[in-house]
Amino acid sequence: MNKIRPGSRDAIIEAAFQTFNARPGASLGDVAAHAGVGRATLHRHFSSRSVLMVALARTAVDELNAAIEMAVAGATSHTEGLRRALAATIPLAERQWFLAHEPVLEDPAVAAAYQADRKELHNEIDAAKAEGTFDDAVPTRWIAESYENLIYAAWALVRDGELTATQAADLAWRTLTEGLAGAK
Amino acid sequence: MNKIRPGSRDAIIEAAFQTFNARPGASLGDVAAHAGVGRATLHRHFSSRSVLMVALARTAVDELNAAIEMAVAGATSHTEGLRRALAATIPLAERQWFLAHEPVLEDPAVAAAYQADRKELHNEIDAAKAEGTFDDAVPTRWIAESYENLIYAAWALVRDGELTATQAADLAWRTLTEGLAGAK
DNA sequence: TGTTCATGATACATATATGTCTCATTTGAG
DNA sequence: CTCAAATGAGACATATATGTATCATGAACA
Repeated sequence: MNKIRPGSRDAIIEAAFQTFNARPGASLGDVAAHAGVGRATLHRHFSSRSVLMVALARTAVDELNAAIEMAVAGATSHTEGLRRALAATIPLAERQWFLAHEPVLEDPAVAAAYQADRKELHNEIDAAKAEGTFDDAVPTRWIAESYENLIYAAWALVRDGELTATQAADLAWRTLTEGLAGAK
Repeated sequence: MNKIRPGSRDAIIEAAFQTFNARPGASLGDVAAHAGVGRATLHRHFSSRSVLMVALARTAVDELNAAIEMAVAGATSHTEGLRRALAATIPLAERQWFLAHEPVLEDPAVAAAYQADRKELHNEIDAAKAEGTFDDAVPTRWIAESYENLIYAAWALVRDGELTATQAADLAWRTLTEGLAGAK
């Protein structure tokens, strides 16, 4: 065996996330250049553009699942689990955004994993409802959609350096559960 | 003068919004076909792809401004104005999404109009803070980002037929101001 | 009815992205 | 040091999108 640059594949995936998030229509040449790799090498790792896209999607799903699993590990309630999962997702929001808005979801395996995650979120929200965290009268789907979109909001402020990840997570959770009303 | 199809331009813009929202990398041929128009005719109205993109952006900005202006007309407070603007924006969210995520914002005029709208939103939020609607301690930028992202959430549920526009607007406003906490 | 003009279809040249291939170079293993 | 393997550079054919130009058609208008 002789692998000269075992990190090439990871470097390409990393560069692809950054490049495609900045410009979804970017060429593979742009990605390769950003990864500091020849275009031919990119094709050696990912035979076609769509193969690369699916790899990105799988990476995003796997990273999210791993991050959430680790974050939720010691949670004492479904509510606390949701809160920790929200905080853990914020740094990964850019890749989740990529996953949600790229037509990669036509890939069966990716679509299945994505739907499974959404289903799991709905289950946790229902469990949190039972714990009294959310109003039973509010549709679970709305809570889930708010949850996800507030994560994007949080990520935007963290990205722009206006808030720390912790501050953003706290604000997002407060918004979701208590809202932003004034004291008066 | 002799204009056989005065609606061509509007039809193209409409088709472009739909086509690009479904697939941002779609070709002008796709757009023309979706508009029921020849590709040559599309180029007669919009000389290049970027010209079309800027036209879409301007359309989105103008539509949003018009809708908000009309909705806010009789508002008795900044808070009520924000609430009405939120409801009025939900049906236009798809186009706002297009505007926010397409690199069209490099166009100076579009970027200026976009920034002006954001600035105006911040001003209204500050005014609503003064009315006691929002906690002064919460960054205005966070409220604005939550406001916009909850609009996307509302639009998603309306699009999927799970809520009416009114229901979605009410839920988004409640989430923003009071949160989704249960009664217990 | 005849004229005008937007239209659709089509051809065309150009540019760019893609995927394959070759080859000299470099890197790491033995 | 020697050798095998991966790499970068580049050539190459192909596909697709783009923008322009041409032309016959048909609808509106006088």
